[in-house]
Amino acid sequence: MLPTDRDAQALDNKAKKTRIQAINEKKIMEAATEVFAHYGYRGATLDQIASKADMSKPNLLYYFNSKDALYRHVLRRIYDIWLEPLRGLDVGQDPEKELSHYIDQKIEHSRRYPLASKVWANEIIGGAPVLKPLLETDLQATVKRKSRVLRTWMRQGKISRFDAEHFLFMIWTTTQHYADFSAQIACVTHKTIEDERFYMQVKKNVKKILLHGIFE
Amino acid sequence: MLPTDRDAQALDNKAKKTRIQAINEKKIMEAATEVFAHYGYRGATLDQIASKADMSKPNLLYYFNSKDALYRHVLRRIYDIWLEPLRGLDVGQDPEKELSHYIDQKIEHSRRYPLASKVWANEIIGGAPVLKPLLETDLQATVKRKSRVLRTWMRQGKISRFDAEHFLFMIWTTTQHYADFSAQIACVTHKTIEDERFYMQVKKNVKKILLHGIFE
DNA sequence: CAATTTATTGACCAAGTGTTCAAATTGCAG
DNA sequence: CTGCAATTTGAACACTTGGTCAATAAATTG
Repeated sequence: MLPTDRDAQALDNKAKKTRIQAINEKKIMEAATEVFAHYGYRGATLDQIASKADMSKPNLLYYFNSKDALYRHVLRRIYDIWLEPLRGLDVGQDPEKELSHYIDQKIEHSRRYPLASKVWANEIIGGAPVLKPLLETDLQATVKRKSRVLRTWMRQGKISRFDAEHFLFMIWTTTQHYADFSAQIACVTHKTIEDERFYMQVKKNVKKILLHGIFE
Repeated sequence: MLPTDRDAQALDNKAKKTRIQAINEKKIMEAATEVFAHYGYRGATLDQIASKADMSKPNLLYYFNSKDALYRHVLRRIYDIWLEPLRGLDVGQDPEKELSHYIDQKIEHSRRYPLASKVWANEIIGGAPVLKPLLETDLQATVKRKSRVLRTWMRQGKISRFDAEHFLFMIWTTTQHYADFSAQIACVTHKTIEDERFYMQVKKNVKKILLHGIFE
């Protein structure tokens, strides 16, 4: 089998995978996510990733042909995870219900995939060199579509008037904050989002403030 | 003069500095901030910093004895900048006025020191290995003090009841977001916070939503 | 001006970097 | 079991990394 075939196989999972392939690719992706989250693309090393995935560096490169290729795979996966909650947002009955649900989902994602959130943050802070093409097309289009949902609610007098895109940005940061800045939060509060009680508190407060502000 | 003396001189600026020292240390700090912002500590290289500061690597190391020392200097500087707006927050006449002012200042800081904000973000995402001692003492104490201010307003019935710390976190992220995630925002909106019109829009929307929510 | 301190650099080093490759080992279908 | 494909690895690679150092050049000072 030619290397290009293996490549394509790794890219789209339509192609059949060996049992070992599936296992090792998963191990590598997890290890890579961890290291990329902590150190960013440039700061991450294949040695560290290979070590965390419990295999030799050449073996890692047998599954992903280069550091860059591995990073792109990780980012691809993360992009889908990241965007998933937003896709569900739509004009329903009650804007409060819809938005509450969206915020809840985003916070849950921060809790469930904190490393993914950090990889994303690192990529964006570094200027989004890899993600940019996707953000400029797919994300931009999605944001436009979802902004229209918010403006519909405004026209119906269900919510007050503000800039829809800024509101979406604010939802993203406030929710991802609990993953990306967990170290800072831990320093100040000695709590993590993993803590059940704290998790509930976050959900309650973020929704309260984003939806109703502090002057009720 | 012993090297330890030069060290101390670089650390606290009480000691007199040569004209050249002042110029070069500033050049280095600026270059370092830029590179650390983009790549994080591990991803940054002294070669790149030296090149950006327009000097040789050994010459850079003449002013800062190690990459670590340089990084700590940069972070020190940034910490002071970062905390400055919060220090001013206090029980005044009007909570809306006080908080509006604080938010405005934070957004202005994001605009004026976007690289500093990114260095901070990278440090925190990476687990705050250097900043942690400072966050656990100084920042935690400050947050506690400022939370008391918010609770005073609650007791006076001037604002509704919520968790003060979470509200502070939300102010931090929403404002810093426009610096840290500028690449993402640019992809979606094709605008920067540097743009005057966009800057005003950010201030207006962030304050509107954080203070009054979207249901007015 | 000389003398002394401060500033600058080229050459160098050991360790670490991503990547290659041929050879060895393992897994598996017939 | 046999043979072929999939997997694994040690050794090696060219290059980059943070850091040292002795020598040199430039400022400063008396």
